[in-house]
Amino acid sequence: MLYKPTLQEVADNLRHALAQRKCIIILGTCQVEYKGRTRSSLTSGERIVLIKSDGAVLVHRPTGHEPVNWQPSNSIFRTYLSESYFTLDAVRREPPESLMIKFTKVNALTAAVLSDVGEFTLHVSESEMRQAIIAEPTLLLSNFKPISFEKKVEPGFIDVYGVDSEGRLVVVELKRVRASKSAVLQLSKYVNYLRAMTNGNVRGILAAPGLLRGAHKLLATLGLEFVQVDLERFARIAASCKEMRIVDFLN
Amino acid sequence: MLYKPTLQEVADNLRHALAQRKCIIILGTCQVEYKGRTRSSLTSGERIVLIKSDGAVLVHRPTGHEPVNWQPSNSIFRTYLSESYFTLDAVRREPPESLMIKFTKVNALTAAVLSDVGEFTLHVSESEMRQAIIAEPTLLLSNFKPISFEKKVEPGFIDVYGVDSEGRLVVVELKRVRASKSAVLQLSKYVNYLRAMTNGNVRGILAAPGLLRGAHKLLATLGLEFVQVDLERFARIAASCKEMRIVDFLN
DNA sequence: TGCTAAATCTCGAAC
DNA sequence: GTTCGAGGTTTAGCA
Repeated sequence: MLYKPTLQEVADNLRHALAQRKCIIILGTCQVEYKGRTRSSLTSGERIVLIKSDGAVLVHRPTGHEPVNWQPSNSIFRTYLSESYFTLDAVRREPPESLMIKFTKVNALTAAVLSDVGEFTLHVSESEMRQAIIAEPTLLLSNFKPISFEKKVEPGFIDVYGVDSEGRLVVVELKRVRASKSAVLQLSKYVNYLRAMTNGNVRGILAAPGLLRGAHKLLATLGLEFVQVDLERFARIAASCKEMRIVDFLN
Repeated sequence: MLYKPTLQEVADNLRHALAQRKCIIILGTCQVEYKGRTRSSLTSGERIVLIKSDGAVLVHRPTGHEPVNWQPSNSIFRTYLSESYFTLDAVRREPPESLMIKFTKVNALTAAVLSDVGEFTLHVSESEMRQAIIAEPTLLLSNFKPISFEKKVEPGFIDVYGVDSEGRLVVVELKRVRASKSAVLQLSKYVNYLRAMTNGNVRGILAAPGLLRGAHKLLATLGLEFVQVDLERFARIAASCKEMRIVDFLN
């Protein structure tokens, strides 16, 4: 941890830290040039630069949630020290792109090896929703019989496809978050396609934890249905699926 | 800048820094829970937490370019100190979501006001490509006459639409990066749509700095054309457009 | 405010 | 390696 180091000290310490694949945090004044998939330039200002142990680089301005410039993991570094600049060049081969950060002043430089073996879990994914429906089709409709999942048809992939208690075809669009009008239109495409293919009655069901503004009306207009899903329940059932290795059954 | 502060020191300094809307960097051991659009949990590990002056929060693990958890700008903070935890809760109202970070140990805490008035420019955007074509239609074809831009038709928006030297309709799909097969298919949709509407000959042109694998063959199969664009030249012409305020003409 | 399309999207899985 | 779809996508531009 260095406070207001000289550029020479920055060069020495940063090169050493990069060689050791440490995580590095630099708070300083820099300008940035990116060339590759497109091009960008950022004139001088104070920023936070993060270099991770896998070679990812992030340049953050004082506001905004996204980095203004970055380079993905596995970048290769080159450094240059001149009278008034310390330059870090992070290069990627495929696609060919380079991120050059020129520091004129560094307020703080921190380098550390982080130990992080924590486990990250996202509680309900769309595939977990499908798993839950496979395990318990009545989550959607009583007497629902699924036929296939992720079925490819001309307009795209139908999330779930089956028949109801009266033998009518059912097309289901799953959303793990509140569904927008675009989800309704997507469902509508599949339903129209299957109606044309089969010349028969086809039910379209949008299954989601809720609807966004306008989606309800659009569903009604298009003669489609909404089934509200309980994410907690889906999560519990999906979890028990994993225990029972129903995933294996899918392969 | 504090090195290995106690949780009490973290609480005092962080609360003060938050009140002053400083940028804050915390290197420490924490666990994270997110609840909102979905839910996630991250068990204990060493991470870098960034809190920006606009209330954005980022939790970064030692690898990977993306934050494992985050909260966008304008989050509201609450802090709690207990015997063994310092907890930061970043809450957003719409959509309702909360990010709870529980620190058990802090290795370093840095807080600073960053001065960043630098200007960021991305050198060629898709709208700049359109502007360049308005100014210089021959960039695409000799004697090309544009009719409209961003024209809404049933399958979507046509980037550029006009007639060639022989009066044939021309549909143009612009890509500022190398075009994939999906770009070809998008163009194909527009061309088919216009062919059906007009019962006439319609040319489809994909204008991009290059093609990704498979796109060339697909273009040939579908009877579409490729025009390679020189991004440098587009950038220069778009820049001169801005000077001439051709933007005003578009409104 | 709400919707649509682009993004240096990123990331993961299937092919 | 490529392609395709999801994402707590985010973000910017308009109606």
